[in-house]
Amino acid sequence: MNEQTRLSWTDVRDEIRARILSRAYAPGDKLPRDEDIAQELGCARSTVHRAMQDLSQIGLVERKRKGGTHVRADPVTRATFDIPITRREVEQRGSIYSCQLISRTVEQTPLPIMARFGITHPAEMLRVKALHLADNRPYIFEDRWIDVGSMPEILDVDFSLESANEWLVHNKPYSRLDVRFSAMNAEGESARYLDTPTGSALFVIERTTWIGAEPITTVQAVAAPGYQLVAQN
Amino acid sequence: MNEQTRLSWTDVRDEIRARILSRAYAPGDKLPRDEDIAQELGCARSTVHRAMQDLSQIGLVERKRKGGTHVRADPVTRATFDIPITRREVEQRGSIYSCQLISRTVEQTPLPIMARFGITHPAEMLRVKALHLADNRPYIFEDRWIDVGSMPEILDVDFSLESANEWLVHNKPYSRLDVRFSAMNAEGESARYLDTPTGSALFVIERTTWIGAEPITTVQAVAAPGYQLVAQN
DNA sequence: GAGTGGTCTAGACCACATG
DNA sequence: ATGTGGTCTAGACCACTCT
Repeated sequence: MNEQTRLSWTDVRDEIRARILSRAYAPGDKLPRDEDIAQELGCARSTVHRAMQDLSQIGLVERKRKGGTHVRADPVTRATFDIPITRREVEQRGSIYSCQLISRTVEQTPLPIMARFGITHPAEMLRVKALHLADNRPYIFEDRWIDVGSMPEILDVDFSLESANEWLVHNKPYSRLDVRFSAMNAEGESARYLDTPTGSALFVIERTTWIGAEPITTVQAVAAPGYQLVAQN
Repeated sequence: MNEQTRLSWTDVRDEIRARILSRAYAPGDKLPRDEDIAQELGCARSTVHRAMQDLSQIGLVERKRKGGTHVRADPVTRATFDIPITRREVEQRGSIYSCQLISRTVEQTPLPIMARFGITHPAEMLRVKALHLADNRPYIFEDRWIDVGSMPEILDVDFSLESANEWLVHNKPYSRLDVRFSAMNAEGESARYLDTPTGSALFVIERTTWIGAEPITTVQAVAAPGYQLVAQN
């Protein structure tokens, strides 16, 4: 007559989710207190808590300290994307990776770049343009700004050996990140380097990183036509 | 001489992250066992576990059951995006939302749609095209397929009152989700309805949902030029 | 086989938000 | 002031995976 095994938090999560899917708990409804659910299902409160943590993460429920747990009335679609180093991305597709350094200059940051970093005074930064290739065909064109002040050693790195992308990822972890996706028409450099007609629709990833409040790097990566980003899960 | 307060898991997380940032734990390194870290910092193992859960989620470390915890050698950029109901998205920008039903037909699923759902036999589905507007200007054009078999009641819904987007979100939670982003050139319908020249670069969100293995809906949402998606955090 | 992270429990206290 | 989720502890056992 006893339960065969103890309940795991995934069991609890699945049960609660099932109730939400079946509208036993309808959108906007308040769920019972964790403790009551625990008692009903026969597990510890922390197990329910762990389950709720997951459902809350996914965006299915909303929890507040005294307000209790509610089924979200306007659920959002929440998706997580992993953006690997370009080398890995190419290699995992089974292609040969290579990279061309296009230019390497030191410039004062123009206004749009200052805006990305959220700084109010211009700074001298290293600007590196590079083209990533898969099987010798253009894959991603990147235009990157790197703060020199916080890492003077960057000036000695030979980016023809290791791309700026890789060097930074291996040598400069960040503590804050901003990522944006958009679309743009190929023109000028992007069209030329990606070897695509002017006007092609290109997928753009813009990434900016900081350590604390200190700028590290910002990059606009423009992918060749056909690029698609798929969510994990 | 005593600690003022107990360590919280965020303190532990910040401490570990600081060590990684300072390369005290370098990329690829193996970290001490949770229990050793707990002892060193003077907290319970589960507190360290909670901290590690967070770092692992972010993608800074990788944990394996007997292998221990390692600093990721090839860190990935992990970003989470919330895609709200279009109505909310528009309203949160401070604009007036409206929606036009363009067409509503029942069709056999063609191959590309079957592929999205992962089904091998065609099914009859409801196909709904609609245009979302912000301040009476085109915002998102969506082309949606809805499985009729699992929700015949959908046939009675008046989509001129409530968009298919909203009806589904409010009435049909899902258990599995696939999201992809890409870019495409405006052409034909997308150009016409979004009131943009043929060839404009448009941002495309493709979303497919299931309950278990059962298809619910798939939608291709094409955003007007200038659309940008920003990560949470 | 053995080592390490993953989970569960029971109990205590804290912190936040609401009435 | 009070209720509810959030966290911490200590200890036990489980499950994966490497050797």
